[in-house]
Amino acid sequence: MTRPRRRADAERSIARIVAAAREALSRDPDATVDDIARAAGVGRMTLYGHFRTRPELVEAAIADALRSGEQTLGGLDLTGDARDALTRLLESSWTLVSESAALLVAAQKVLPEGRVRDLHADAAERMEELIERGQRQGAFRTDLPTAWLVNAVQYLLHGAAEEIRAGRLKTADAGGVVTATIQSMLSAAKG
Amino acid sequence: MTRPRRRADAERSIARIVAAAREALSRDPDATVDDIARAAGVGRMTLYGHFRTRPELVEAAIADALRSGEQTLGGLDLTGDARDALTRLLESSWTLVSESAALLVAAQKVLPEGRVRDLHADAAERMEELIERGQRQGAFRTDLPTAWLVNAVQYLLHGAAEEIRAGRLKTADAGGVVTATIQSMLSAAKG
DNA sequence: GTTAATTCGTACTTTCGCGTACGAGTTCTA
DNA sequence: TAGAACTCGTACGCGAAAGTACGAATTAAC
Repeated sequence: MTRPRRRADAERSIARIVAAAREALSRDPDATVDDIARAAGVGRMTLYGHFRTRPELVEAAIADALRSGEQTLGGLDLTGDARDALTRLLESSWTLVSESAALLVAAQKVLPEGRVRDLHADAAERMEELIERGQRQGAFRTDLPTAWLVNAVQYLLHGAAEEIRAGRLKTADAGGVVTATIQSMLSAAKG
Repeated sequence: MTRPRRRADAERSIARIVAAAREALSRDPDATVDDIARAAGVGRMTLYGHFRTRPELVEAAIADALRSGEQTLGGLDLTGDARDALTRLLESSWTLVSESAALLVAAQKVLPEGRVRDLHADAAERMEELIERGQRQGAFRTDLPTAWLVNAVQYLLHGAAEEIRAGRLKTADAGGVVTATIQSMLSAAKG
């Protein structure tokens, strides 16, 4: 922040490193610092010049992923019928989750307990608000804690990502399957 | 199998080691061979006398956990109304899952891809049969692949275990919450 | 064009946990 | 009670990956 200001080539290096980290960690959560440096087309020493430790690098990577995710999700129109809004939100969310599932695992491993959750705060809040609005509309159930519902949605999204990774679910089908599953999990009882 | 037969003290050691492994790995999936030996009250060398590598030990631990789980679940009466049967099955399953969640993570890490899934085959099949019976009864939805539903149940069970571990869900509440969530996820549409 | 930031290779230290070697004592088993 | 099976400590070798040290060559910034 109050730094003497970075040179342009340094900015470029950092950007390449962060991008490479996202990419590499999304394929293998145990990717080595060396792997990442190589993928970024940069010497390991250069990398260490910008990120002192591996955790620091991992955090930068996931923070960047979440930031760009926010960009996508923040632009969505979530007004109107809550069920429809949920479908729209899931449709966009699930791709992001799927792409960065392994990166998330990497972060869980090296960042202190709760840190990842904090970084997810915006996304969680968005989902929570939508659910609460749906509850007021009578569309969503009210018999379970909202916090649990929000997290249950997360678990199913990650589950779907895992199914795809393992080849048990086709990417093309996933969106519909996930949406249908979550909608009925959240819907108010009708009987 | 065709071994010259083991001595009684060896049997005892093995039993203690496996028990300690289950216990230690259920607390920390990265538990060291040394940790486990110590917890078993046995020298590290003794452990290596029975399990050549760490993965071999982890596999023994999870196999044992699943075997004892089978004992519990195999004794359940799952006849009658599928919804009620599902509740009974979940009530028993979720505790088991919760207890061995970390052990499962350990196994995922070191065993070859798919191995864990194979070991789970019995449990998965039991759930699958129940779901299919419920579908024939008209109680459960038929618009999604059965395999996905089975796995989705798993993901939610593991999610609930994680919520408890993190202190966001009280153990006493979990059974009811999980059951309610899964029931509505599986129920046939009524509208 | 001078200065300071940046790159980046090589080589080193450290840490950690796995697995092995050796060998002496102990305890089952027949 | 003989001999084989088992226990278990100490010490070692090994590989992987993290992070450090040093210093020379580049390159942006003004």
